[in-house]
Amino acid sequence: MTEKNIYFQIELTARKIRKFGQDILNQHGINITIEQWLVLKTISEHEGINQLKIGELLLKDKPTISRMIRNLVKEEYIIKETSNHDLRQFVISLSTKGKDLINDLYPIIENIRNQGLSNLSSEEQTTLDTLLLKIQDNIKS
Amino acid sequence: MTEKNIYFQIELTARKIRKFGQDILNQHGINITIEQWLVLKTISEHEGINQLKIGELLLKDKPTISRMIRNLVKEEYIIKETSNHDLRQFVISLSTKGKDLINDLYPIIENIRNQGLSNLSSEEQTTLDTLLLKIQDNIKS
DNA sequence: CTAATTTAGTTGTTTAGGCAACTAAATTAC
DNA sequence: GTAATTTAGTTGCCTAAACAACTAAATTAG
Repeated sequence: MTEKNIYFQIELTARKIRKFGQDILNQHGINITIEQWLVLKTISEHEGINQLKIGELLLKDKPTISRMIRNLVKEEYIIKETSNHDLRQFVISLSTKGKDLINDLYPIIENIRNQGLSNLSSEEQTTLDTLLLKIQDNIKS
Repeated sequence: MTEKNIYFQIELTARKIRKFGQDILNQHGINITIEQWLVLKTISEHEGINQLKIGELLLKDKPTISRMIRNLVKEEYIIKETSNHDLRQFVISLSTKGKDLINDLYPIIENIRNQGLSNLSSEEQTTLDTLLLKIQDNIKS
């Protein structure tokens, strides 16, 4: 049966979380995707980061990051400069437009996102985390 | 911080589950995606189902199902016939090729998928499910 | 019975993910 | 110091998700 098993429930929750985050952005008239938001947030927390590192932090592969960076540069949220000490790498940083976006929205979004956890005690949050890690551990290649 | 918060952990687990399922398919030399597998499974459990219903069961929207069905028809896993009593609908069913695939793989895949839950007691599984539902409830629009 | 609305499905556009093949720079091996 | 390997990033191809706009059939409202 396509019963709502655990896997399906996890997948479903993840999808609803994404939609929840996207809705927050849309409600504020911000024309970026939730994934772009996460990339911008990561850059703001690691100014001068390179693409590979962003991918590691967000678990996205090189092509995905490459294209997302390209779009974010095109929309002028970030700046991409070649590294001085390694010509293969790029130094990624926020533009003024990007910084403004982060400063305006970071507190709002994080607050609202945390509302989604408001009826979970910190013990429950720990339990959830532990159980998810157990599954991850179980299915790792 | 891009710390591994609960949301991120759920997202990450979901991604690993998908990859886990896809790997099982690949290891068996089956040239379909995990999402296609889920669609085929749903059809096998609801012979003659229409597209909208598949979408409801798998939480995919109409365009997504429409294109997936098109691909699965092209690859001859399923048959798409217009309904007798409602000309807007299509009756979707498995072809012989599709049935063979299901019969061969269903037990294998479901068993392996369940291995991923093997170190979770049924109580833990219930807890996990409950916590996920709590979050879903919290963030629903 | 006709008009308005709802329902089932398709098409177009954009973003993102997965995978392979590739370029070019940096590192290591000998 | 050159050859082989690794690393950082890009491009191509295909699948899938989200959203809007659309067609055509079915239902409902008057």
